[in-house]
Amino acid sequence: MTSRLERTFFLDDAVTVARMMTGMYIVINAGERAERYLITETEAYLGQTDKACHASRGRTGRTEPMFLEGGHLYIYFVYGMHWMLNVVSGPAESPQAVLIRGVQHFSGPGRVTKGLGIDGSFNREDLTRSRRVWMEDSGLRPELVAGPRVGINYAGEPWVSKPWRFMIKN
DNA sequence: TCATTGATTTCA
DNA sequence: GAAATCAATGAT
Repeated sequence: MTSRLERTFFLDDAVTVARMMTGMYIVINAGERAERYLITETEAYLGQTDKACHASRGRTGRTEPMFLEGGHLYIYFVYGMHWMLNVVSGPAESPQAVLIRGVQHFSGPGRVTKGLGIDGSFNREDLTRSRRVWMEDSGLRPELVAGPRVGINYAGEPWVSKPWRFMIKN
């Protein structure tokens, strides 16, 4: 029996939450039945000081959800065609988030949202309360591999080489 | 390696 | 207002 992850799970810093989230299930309630997807790849974004994090340039309309309490979703659109799925972590007013880069069956952040049916309407959704999306402990504790983040070369050192990308070994 | 694509941010 | 930017993907 698996159960929904509670608020406390998301209140750690983004790096810790990213590591713990990898290997858990994200559950989408699509109509009548819930679909479970194993999270296989994540990246951590540590607001404020992290130049790769959108919130490092200040609070704007888009990044505002990152300032919510951990456990909320931060969804945004890039490259004119892809939704990105992020889980806010840390306490309120602490802009940190974990980008879900891959789940089982879907690799690549744009394909994850497409495959799960995630779009802008999920922005600010609360994983601990929502009836259409939440997370569950899979019971698995897979071996993880850490590496540098992808697609953020504009951020410059030392941020581009921080090993804040986590994926299940394989 | 390049075109696609449009919301967001930045600059004037 | 207008221009540049962008946590990417898929076709070539």
